[in-house]
Amino acid sequence: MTNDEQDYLEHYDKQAYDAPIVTVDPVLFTYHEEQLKVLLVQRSRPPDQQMWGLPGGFVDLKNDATLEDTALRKLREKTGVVPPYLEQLQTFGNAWRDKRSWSVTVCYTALIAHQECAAHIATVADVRWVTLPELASLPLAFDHGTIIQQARERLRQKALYSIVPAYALPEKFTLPELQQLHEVLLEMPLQKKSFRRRIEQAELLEDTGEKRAESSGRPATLYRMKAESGAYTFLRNLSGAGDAEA
Amino acid sequence: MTNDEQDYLEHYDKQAYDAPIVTVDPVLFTYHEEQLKVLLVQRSRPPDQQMWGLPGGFVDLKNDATLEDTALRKLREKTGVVPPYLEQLQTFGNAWRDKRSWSVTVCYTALIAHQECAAHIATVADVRWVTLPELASLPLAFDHGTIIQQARERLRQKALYSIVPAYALPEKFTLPELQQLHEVLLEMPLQKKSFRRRIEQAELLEDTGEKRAESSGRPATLYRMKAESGAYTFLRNLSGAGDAEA
DNA sequence: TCATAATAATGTCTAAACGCCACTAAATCG
DNA sequence: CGATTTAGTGGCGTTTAGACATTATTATGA
Repeated sequence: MTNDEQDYLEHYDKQAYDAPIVTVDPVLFTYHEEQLKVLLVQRSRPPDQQMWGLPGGFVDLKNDATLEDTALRKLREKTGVVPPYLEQLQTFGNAWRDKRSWSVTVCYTALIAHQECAAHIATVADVRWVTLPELASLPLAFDHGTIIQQARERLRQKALYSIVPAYALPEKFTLPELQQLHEVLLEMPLQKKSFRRRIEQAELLEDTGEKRAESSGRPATLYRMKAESGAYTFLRNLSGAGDAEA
Repeated sequence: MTNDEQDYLEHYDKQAYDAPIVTVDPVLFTYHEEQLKVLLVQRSRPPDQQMWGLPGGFVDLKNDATLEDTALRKLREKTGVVPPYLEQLQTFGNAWRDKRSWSVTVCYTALIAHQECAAHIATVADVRWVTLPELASLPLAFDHGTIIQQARERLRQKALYSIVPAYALPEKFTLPELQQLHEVLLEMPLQKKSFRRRIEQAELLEDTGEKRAESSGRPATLYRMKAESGAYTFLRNLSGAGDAEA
């Protein structure tokens, strides 16, 4: 097809334009038992039947208004709830990643507290939390291994300069808990004082006034995210992103 | 449609799955006459005929192996050359951004030296460099105004901690030139010493041994990017689906 | 020819940020 | 009640970044 023909089809004849298939694949992380875990689904149908993949799927043109809607819908289907953090990761698209066709997948990183969806996940056999070392020994569908690695790396970067990983914890959490999570993400120990200084300067957490008692030792202060930095701030921003004519 | 039906179609009946249209839109920046400029194309066909838009287009399933191929092909069509820097920006997709259909566009940020494509662009009437203030008074197609703003903001962030903007300069450039570009991007003056310290520590530039004489004053040393940080390092990464730069 | 202007590049002082370790605080356990 | 355990703070030395003065190298022109 020449460029001129292509141009023509682009604008006048959508049916004749052979489009790639489009999916949305969220990478949902949580933190549980001192480990980072990712949500995988065992595929019930080809391609890559029986293999494990991300809890994604096709955009539903009727019911999804945005790509984020697709991501949240798919996550709700698999976990029963909607995560407090969702951010676009990267889009992967090429001729070979899906046997069926040229394929594009818009990927998201999502975070949730383990307890939030533990009950729902326990009821289904084909959805499970997988630790990252386990990934190597699981058969992974498509290029989902690469996608998970990218998401993992991006989350690691965020652990360096933000407190985004806190969305993988329950609503109320302690600073030692958060620091431990960051240490798992960064794969190195952090200085308690430096970590707390950084959190304090960010001014994104508020003291709940409550304390959490461990089995022994001084109880730790419970914090929560401040409202401005809280859940779905990002969606309010994104909903304005579609305004066409200025 | 129920989820099971949708699942079925996802895997067995691609024809029946009503897919969004998929485009790739590169935002190509350059630096010329002390201003940041973006490449726009006047649309010759509906929708948004006559309005100005990004130099993007549909994925060509036959000839493009990857999304980057589509981006580079479109840029080559409009500028005659291929830019030394290309990085995925973000994907925009929703039901209303294109009148024709639910639409997904995978956007890229690209940088090039002005001189590289000045000759080619001078030969065509429907392609031009636009300064950012001019954007407000131009009729922009789709949500391309929003996309350009996002790209501009991302480039601003990169000016803070990287020397990626240098790809908007000629192969050989001086540090005062690069600093001036960063000052335009950040919209604030920078300390000469601090700027140079940062560049030096990054160890991404090499001295060409040459000097550039201005009309008067001490001539400045000409630098170029080192090979490792040079053109198309990112493409080698991307073929394995990688992230550019740390 | 030689001071002057202009631009590039470096030296250096200061303040803020960060790593590090020791110390204090508040709880449980025996 | 003293030992242990975990949370949180004090304080010091090093590193990093900003601010600005100083030196370096060229063209210009009386």
